[in-house]
Amino acid sequence: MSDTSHRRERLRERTLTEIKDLARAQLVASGPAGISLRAIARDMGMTAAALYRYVPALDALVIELCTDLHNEARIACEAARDADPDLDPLHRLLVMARELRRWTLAHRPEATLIFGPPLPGVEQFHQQCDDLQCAGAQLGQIFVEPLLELWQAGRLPKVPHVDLDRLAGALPAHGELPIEVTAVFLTSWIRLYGVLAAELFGQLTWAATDTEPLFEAELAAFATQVPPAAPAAATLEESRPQGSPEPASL
Amino acid sequence: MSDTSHRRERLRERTLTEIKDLARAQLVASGPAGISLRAIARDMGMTAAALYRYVPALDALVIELCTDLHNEARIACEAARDADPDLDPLHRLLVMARELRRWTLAHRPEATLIFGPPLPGVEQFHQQCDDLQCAGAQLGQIFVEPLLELWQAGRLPKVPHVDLDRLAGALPAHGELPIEVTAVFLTSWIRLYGVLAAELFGQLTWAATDTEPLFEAELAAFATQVPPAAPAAATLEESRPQGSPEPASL
DNA sequence: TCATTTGAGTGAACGGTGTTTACTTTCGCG
DNA sequence: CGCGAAAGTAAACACCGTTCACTCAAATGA
Repeated sequence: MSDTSHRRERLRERTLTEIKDLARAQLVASGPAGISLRAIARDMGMTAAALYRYVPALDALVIELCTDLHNEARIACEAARDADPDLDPLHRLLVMARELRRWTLAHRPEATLIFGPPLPGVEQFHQQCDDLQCAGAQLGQIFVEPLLELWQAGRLPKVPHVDLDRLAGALPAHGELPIEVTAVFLTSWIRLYGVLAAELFGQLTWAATDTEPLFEAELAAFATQVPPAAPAAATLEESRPQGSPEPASL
Repeated sequence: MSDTSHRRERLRERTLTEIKDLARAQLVASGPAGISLRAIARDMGMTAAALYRYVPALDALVIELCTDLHNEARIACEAARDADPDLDPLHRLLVMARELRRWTLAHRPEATLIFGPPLPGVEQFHQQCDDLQCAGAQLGQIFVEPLLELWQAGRLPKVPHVDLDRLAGALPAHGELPIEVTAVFLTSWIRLYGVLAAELFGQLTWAATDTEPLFEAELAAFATQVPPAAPAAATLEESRPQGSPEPASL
């Protein structure tokens, strides 16, 4: 009994992934608005109505696609982070940010879907995201971890301009994080998002054709605000003069 | 002849503005994807086909709407800037940035249209924008002017992390601007855009509910990088000690 | 083994969209 | 007044998401 029902389950799952694969192909080919149930069904040799056995509506399919794309971007960043296991927390952040940019520009339609304005029905997805399990939050979360390490090492950059009291009153549940870490994460994440979104949405085409210098400048601006690793710490780095903190190279 | 033909012209123009007004109403009510020629025609008591006497296609209508919205946002910023004629260039920038945020959050669907990813057919609009006459460039341009004044006063912030040589090679025609001014504008514009877009597109809903502290922090971070007005300059400001430059208040 | 239930898939329909084409009406101008 | 251009209409084409009634095969239980 379970044997045969498992068979059906696998078949069903295979069909569902085929649907999602075709949806993504349409996304890549025609952008977020080009995803069409009828076209998917056509490609599968099926009727559009049959797809409703697998997906409650087009919105839900797009939301699922969003989740998959968030995870894909996160996994790409994690892979880049883990490629060199000897990385400083700061350099892990830099490597991950560069990988996120690479992924974004290599997957423009997909990135438009997850970084752009919520389509009707996708707003619901973003509301779902105050749950930490959500894929969107997880993508942000992997950038929090190195910041937390920097904080533990006393190397967290200062954010003298953020009203920490007011910000603390505007945070959702996950309050286990030190407020300074949250503040640094949010300001840095916004800047990273800004340079990526501006690039992705063509907001700078009238002003600059090559935006990589601006991206790298943003990274460098962050890096120079991170104090170097303490000389007395349990690392192998040689000590540096106290006067000119000269941060680590990029 | 010209009298009556003017009459027809005016009628035609009146109909066209009615079309655009209804398009905007739909934009406000249902978002960018909710703009529909058939619905506009329905509201006007006309057939959809009749609209093609006034607009070549839906895309073109959306593009015109984009231009109008860019101009509206720019005019709002200019009005805020000109409300107090005694403003320092730095404070003009701050006032304009705050007004742009206010306009954005007060007109979310409209802002989504001009700051979000180009819809199919709107890409053409952004390509059109390397022409300086374009409304999008003009919106950016009003932020360039105060920066140019700061530069002339020797108060331009440093952007030590931007590769000026590479950036200079990636700029469109308008090269009459000093490269340092361009670099400061681009980095600041990107940061402003980032905080607005992140807020607008709900990218932070999982992390923070009140994003104004982050916006104000971005403004303060910029302001503190602007040196105070030179004491010897032809202003009425009292001189400041050289050691601690203590920038002007926000 | 046979009957039954479950699930997948179909076909048609409803209401919506942008766009084109041919036709009609209206209205200003000479 | 009559002509011609402009405005508007009706119908059609090709899409879209979604629903409903229906068929058919396969898995299940007695």
